[in-house]
Amino acid sequence: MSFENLGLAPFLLRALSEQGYENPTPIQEQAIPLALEGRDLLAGAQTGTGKTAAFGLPLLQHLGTNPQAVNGPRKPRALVLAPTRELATQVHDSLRSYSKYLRIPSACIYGGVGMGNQFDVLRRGVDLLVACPGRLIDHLERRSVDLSGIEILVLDEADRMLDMGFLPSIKKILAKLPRQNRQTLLFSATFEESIKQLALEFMRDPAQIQVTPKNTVAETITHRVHPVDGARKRELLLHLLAQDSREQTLVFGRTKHGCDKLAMFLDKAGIKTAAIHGNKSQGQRLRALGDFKAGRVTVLVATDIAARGIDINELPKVINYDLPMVPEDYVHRIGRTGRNGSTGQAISLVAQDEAKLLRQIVRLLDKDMDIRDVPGFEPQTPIRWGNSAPGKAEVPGGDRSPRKHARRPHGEAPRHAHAGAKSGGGQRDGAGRGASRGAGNGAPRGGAPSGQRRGGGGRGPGGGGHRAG
DNA sequence: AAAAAAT
Repeated sequence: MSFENLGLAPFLLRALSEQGYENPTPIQEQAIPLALEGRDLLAGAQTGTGKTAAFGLPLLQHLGTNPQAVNGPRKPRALVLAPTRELATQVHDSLRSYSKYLRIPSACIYGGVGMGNQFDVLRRGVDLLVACPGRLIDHLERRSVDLSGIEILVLDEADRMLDMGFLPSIKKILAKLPRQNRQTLLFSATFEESIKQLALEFMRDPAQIQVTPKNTVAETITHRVHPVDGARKRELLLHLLAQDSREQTLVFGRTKHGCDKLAMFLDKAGIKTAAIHGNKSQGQRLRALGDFKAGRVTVLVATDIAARGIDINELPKVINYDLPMVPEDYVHRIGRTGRNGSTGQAISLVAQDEAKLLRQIVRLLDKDMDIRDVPGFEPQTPIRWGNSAPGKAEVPGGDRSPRKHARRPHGEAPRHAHAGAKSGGGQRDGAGRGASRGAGNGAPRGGAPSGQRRGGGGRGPGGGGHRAG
């Protein structure tokens, strides 16, 4: 299959081949013909599989081949919304490069920068607008932009755009768009069912495309978990980074302040580090990402601002210093590595208070995780992976007994956790209660040398029926 | 309960 077969126009094919794109990815193969027909799309595909081109190429072809419907001042005809400024910039850049042989005036609209330029560009008129919601609404209220001529709407990272934080803004923008004759394209790597239902309300008979089983991640990414005491995470991170000090690593933290502190610590320890989060100025954000992409710093410490969409060439490793608050964000974070078929490594430092999060992640991924202590950094009290604190009622007999195990031996063989309980599979409650309840909670929490406990013992988080209630 | 997105 080649791009020619998908019905793309010569002016796009030429730009693609010049940029080295030869064969469409599965999501592109499926989405492009449907989008060219004018269908609405609800499209899910793994991170790093070319979603931008999947919506961008049909969008540009539409703009390039259909004459503008209205006379008078030029109004934007296509609108792409993205959840962060960096992603909006990246998408805009990509679309510019695909449309090299077209004359499509465009603008990228987001906050944190002056409005003057944006006023000018909008007044001169654009066909294509890539934007973050906040600043776009600002322009709407100032009447410096008119969205009544939008023919195509794209929500990139659609599930994020429709979550509680963004939804009010999206609704405001939707209210300014024409309802008739509008094509709506939604793309994301993760789609929760409730989000899907919400999306259906402002789409018309969308084709639903799911290229790979939903919420899965690239097979080329390996997942490793290091149990550790929260208080020793910094040291452990430093230890891990020092092992291969030239390797580009994206480190995710939970809070802006935490990321700042961590970046300072690493920098003082001699690791070239930058931090990026929403409290930094747009200039600082730009520089941090630029320095990291260019290799001027080896470590970028980021909040979830960098979790989605950001494309960093050949990034070999992502470390979750803190686990994300929602399991879907794990998928997006580690999707910064292993892009386009390359290999990647995802490492998560997990303290006791994150055990539950890890279990949710394993369940979502339905994937093996290599859980192993780092010699010298074993948690003082082995992690209890069970689904409740000791003494909670819903785990009869499971977790409430006091930990009587000694610490794990150093350098033991890795255990493997697997989400056996994902969807009606074998290890749900009833069946799992007996044997695997004990195993699921028992083994990873650690006491036993796990070499001997492979079978049931190796299940770890998510294994063995943690579906109480 | 955190982050993002307008100022």
